Amino acid sequence: MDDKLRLQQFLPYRCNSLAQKISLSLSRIYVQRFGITVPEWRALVTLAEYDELQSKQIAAHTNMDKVRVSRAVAALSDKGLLHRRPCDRDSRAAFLRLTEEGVSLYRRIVPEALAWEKKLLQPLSAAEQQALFALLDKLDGRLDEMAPD
Amino acid sequence: MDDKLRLQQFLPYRCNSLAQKISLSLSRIYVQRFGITVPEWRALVTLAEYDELQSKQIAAHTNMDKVRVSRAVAALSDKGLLHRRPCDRDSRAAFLRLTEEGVSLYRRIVPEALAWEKKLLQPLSAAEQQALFALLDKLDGRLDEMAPD
DNA sequence: GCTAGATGGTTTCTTTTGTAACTACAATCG
DNA sequence: CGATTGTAGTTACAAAAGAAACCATCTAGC
Repeated sequence: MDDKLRLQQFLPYRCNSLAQKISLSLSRIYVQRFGITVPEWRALVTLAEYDELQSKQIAAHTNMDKVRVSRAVAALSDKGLLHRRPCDRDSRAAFLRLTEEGVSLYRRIVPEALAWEKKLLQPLSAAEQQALFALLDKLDGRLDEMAPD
Repeated sequence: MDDKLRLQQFLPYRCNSLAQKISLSLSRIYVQRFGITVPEWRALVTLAEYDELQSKQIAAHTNMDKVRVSRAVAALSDKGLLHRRPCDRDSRAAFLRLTEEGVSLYRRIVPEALAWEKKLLQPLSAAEQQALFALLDKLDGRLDEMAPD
């Protein structure tokens, strides 16, 4: 009986599709108006949150692989948005920190990003919003459980 | 107040991240075991559902642009999984339909895909599952409303 | 200390994706 | 009709992403 699959009801498709729409819509803010890519945006936000991190930690926090992080960090550095401080204990690694300009850019983008998110979530009640995040969390956790399979 | 953004609580990031995890996990089924890409999978499923369509319609149903569809269709055709029937009224277009082999592949993949989805949704109650889909729908609709902005 | 293996990070190469231009045809309007 | 405009689908080019190899350094065991 389960032999037919309706794409519109299929969670992987729905999720992917939604994520892509969101990404496209939001990216108009930081890509077009602030000239920054998605990986760069993630690194920026993470550094703003944690102050000083190594690439490795950014990767852990942002769900990006080290190559992506490496490129994003290089780009941010080229733009003068972050600063590398060599690590004494391990000369391969470096501590990364936003520059004044990086912080300033962050301060300009964040309100717009949050306003955009708010607008998107507008039609949902507070309870629905909570439920949404709870469900995303559950699925996320479930995927980690299923990971090896 | 709103001047700090926590990536983990930011819907675009959460959504993207979840979608990617789902995609990666599920793709092991149709990519590795059945040698088919995601766009091909979507076209396959859509053709199975609607029997006979033009590329344009596949694009509309799958949220893919025409280039992606074109490539997916070409690939499926090369693999002998679909058949093109020229359209009389419009010689630019063609009606696409799965071949026997296409249908057979579909029949082999679908149960696995559905089983995988079921396993993913396992920890959610029926009510939660419904709520999840309803929320995704709402957001989807909201994005379309916001589209021009 | 010295070697073997692990780790942080970058580079290189390949595949995938998106954008823009293009071809061929169809439809509309004078 | 004939010219303009729109549309289905492909191709060609450029940007992005992933995989694997790579370099430099660190750690652990001998």
